Amino acid sequence: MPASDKAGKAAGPSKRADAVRNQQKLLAAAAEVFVVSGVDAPIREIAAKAGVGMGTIYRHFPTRADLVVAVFRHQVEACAEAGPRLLAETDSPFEALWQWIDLFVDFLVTKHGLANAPQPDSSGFVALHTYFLDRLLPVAEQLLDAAIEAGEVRSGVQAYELMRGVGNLCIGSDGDPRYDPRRLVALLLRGLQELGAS
Amino acid sequence: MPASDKAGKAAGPSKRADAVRNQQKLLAAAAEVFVVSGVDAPIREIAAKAGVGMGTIYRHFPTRADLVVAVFRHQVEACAEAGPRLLAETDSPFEALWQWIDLFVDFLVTKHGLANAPQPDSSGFVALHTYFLDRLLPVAEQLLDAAIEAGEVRSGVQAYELMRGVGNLCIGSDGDPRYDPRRLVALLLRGLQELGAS
DNA sequence: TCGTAAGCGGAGCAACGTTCCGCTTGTTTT
DNA sequence: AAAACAAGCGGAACGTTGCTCCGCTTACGA
Repeated sequence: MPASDKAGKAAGPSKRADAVRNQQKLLAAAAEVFVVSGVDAPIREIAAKAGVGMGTIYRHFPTRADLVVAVFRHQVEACAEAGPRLLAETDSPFEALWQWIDLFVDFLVTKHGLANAPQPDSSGFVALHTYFLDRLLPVAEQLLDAAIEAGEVRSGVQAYELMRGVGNLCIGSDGDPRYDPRRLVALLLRGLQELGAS
Repeated sequence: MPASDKAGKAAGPSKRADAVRNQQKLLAAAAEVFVVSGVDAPIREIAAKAGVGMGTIYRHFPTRADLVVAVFRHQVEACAEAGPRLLAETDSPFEALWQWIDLFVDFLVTKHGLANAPQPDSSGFVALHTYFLDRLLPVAEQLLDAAIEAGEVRSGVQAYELMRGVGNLCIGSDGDPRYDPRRLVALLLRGLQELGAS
């Protein structure tokens, strides 16, 4: 292909076309495999599905978390952007916080659902959580602070703690009708709520 | 009587003395190794520490969970027995439930502390939780039902769900001063509490 | 067209879980 | 006491995994 038409690519040091292509293939294959085998699927399986060698996968995504993060980046971004919007649209900051956490739970449940196929396990999981937390933490802080300021929520709990708590509650959430993380998250939020007198 | 004079052992089909000895050595070694390397320590390491072969460890404890359960059985038992006692000693069933869950959290934090050394999480973990849950569930049900009956707790949450929730909240609880599972558990319980009017 | 190096593939290594079977060693029987 | 039995033992061996490493391929600028 005679090509120097870099098209819309960013002003990077011109990556090779096949490298970009492989990265795409990898992401697509990973997303597919994750659904079937969970995020702990063997690296080989993903590489095979993408039709590339194992060296390639490790070059593009040095750790498993890197790959998973890349696959889920869109959803995380959407959730992060929903925060300020909900705060603006809703009268009660606590209500906004509640709705936003619902979104967050939706995302977590989906993600965990993918991971829990065979074993409800979770090896590279927490590292993963940690990353998403870093991205979403500022949003959570904004919402929580607003709710505290409005006197709707008792202080004493940090946004970080709340996020990790919600994240943990969503672990192992599928395949067991007796365990509905949403109910527990609701309890948590109710406990967080400041009721009239202090 | 076929060797029933063997100490206080139950009426088993007379196990061989060396087998019993090995089981003890295994338990001791496992407890020791768990502290250093977490519950995911290589089987080989435990076998080596105990001075036995790998076949032995698999014969006594077919799955990793079996081994871990054996190691922690005492603590679980103590926790289970504390339930009815607290209920009898305390006036408010909700207060008894709260105290008992504190005990449960103590246990979980300890256990997780052992497991979180290298990777904050790991594989055979949930199965483990499940076992402990099975043992402690009846106790939790007793406490929760009493609290509901006394009108101190809103119904709608099952004991199973509560236990799993608390268990999940305790994951990854050490090494991070920003995350204190007790605070979140407190929130959860507050949310569970029925406040005056229904 | 041609040279260069970025990129690729997968063989190879180490570590792990798990199985299997011949030998050891308590225990029972005579 | 000695012999016979089988419960129990050890660890070699196998399959699977994560990860590295290096010779070959090929895209791309000149």
